[in-house]
Amino acid sequence: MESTLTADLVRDRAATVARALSDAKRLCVVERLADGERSVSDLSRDVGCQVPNMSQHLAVLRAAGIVTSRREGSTVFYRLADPQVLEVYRILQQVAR
Amino acid sequence: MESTLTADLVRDRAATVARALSDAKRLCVVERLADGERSVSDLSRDVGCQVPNMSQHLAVLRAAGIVTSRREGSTVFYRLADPQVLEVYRILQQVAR
DNA sequence: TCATTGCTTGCGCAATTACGCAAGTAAATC
DNA sequence: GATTTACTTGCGTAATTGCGCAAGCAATGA
Repeated sequence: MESTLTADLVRDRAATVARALSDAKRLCVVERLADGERSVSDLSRDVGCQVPNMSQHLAVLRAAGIVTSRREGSTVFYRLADPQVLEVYRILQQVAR
Repeated sequence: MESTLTADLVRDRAATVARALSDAKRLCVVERLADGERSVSDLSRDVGCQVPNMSQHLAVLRAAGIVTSRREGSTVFYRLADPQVLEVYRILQQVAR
């Protein structure tokens, strides 16, 4: 058996992850990071938005535990924290068609 | 190769599905519907919200193509349109932990 | 130390969202 | 036809979100 309290927590966390994936630009970031880590400015250019905007999107993804970051000199690289997010995205696309 | 136009469309649709799953109450609905179809009032009671609120949540899920409805007399039954959404939810929970 | 590069944070605003409540529609029963 | 049951839709509001822009912080180099 499972208490409704933990069930609620699991749902809330899953909802947070889904929320982080509910934006086209953030999904674009996930696609880019599938090939490996990238800097904020790279992602900003790829997605086609300003750097502060990208930084905020990355903060949302990080808060959801989808990405992690690493600083190398003055550059910050982001990468997928869990490759399983790609599996989520893949099935998401199937459901979406 | 694939045009960026269709890539954008695919992302937008996937984002819409993720958006529909980004609410704890709607995830609760998905859980309930995993066992089969249920009426709006049933879902309303299970989730613990008012009927109009549940109706709106179901409208969001339907707009995303996640559920379909069937009227039997004065009662409307909802069910999952695509069982794959359960797979999305399952992996979503793994990423979320 | 000062300037530059790369990123984050704060702020204001427009748009979207979730909710309660009231009103409207649809089907069954009287 | 009128009432009841089941659901949807409209409306107002508080909260959240995405964005641009300016300012701040960290690391490198002059």
